[in-house]
Amino acid sequence: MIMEKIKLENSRAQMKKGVLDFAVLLVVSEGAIYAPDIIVKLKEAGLRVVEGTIYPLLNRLKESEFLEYEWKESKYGPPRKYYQLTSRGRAALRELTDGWNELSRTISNLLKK
Amino acid sequence: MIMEKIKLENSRAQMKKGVLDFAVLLVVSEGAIYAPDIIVKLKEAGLRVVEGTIYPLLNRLKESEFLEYEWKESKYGPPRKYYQLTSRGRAALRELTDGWNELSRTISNLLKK
DNA sequence: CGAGGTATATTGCAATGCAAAGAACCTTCT
DNA sequence: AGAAGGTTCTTTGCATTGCAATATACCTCG
Repeated sequence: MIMEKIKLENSRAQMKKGVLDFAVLLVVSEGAIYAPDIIVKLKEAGLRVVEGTIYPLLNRLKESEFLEYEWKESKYGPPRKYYQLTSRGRAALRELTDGWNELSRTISNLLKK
Repeated sequence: MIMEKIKLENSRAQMKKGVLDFAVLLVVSEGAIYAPDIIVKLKEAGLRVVEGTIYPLLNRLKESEFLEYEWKESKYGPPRKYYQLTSRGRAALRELTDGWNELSRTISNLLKK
């Protein structure tokens, strides 16, 4: 039987994993932006995210019509997909903000004992 | 190609998922307790958790030596496993509390713009 | 053209929540 | 004793998703 031990770094990573959709929508809500800059912004905020995570996630967010993108040319390489929120995306961001606030309350409830 | 749309309820659930280890350790830190009561406490705090989630999680936490248990008889059914924190568990709880505080700061960083 | 940098995408794996089903133990009622 | 129903713990199979690694394509410069 498989019975993996829990690694603490994994648990902390799991916490971050849970808020990634939310964090990406927050970053994009500040203005049109392309993937490598999203990664930089998240890192500045304290979230380490890599390409293999962000591209599938952006595709899911686009498929869900929370994000849309426009190609823009670059002086430094191939064209970039600049993402921005759709109106559905803004609604989702409000929902997820509520979810975050609920979760904060939940943990506060458990911590204050 | 598989390209699932993101469901908002799932995203909110994902957030909660990320803190489950932490939440369970917090509940157990209040005193020896068995699984169905852990579920109740989490529900009171705002986290919906079911058996198929909690039992494997408790087993992982025990395997990781964060929790230990004693069998206790019950008047209402089969004996129960009462879990409590080990010293490793208390250390893990401090680590995860730090992780939670970091995550709160991260989201604050992103929200305040 | 070749080298090196930039941008996006894909594959395979690992972790884990959960629905559903099952197993084992207990009390109560008939 | 047997049946019914509740309680407790376990297991199986599936879906989701982060990530390392790899691939693909485009761009500029020499």
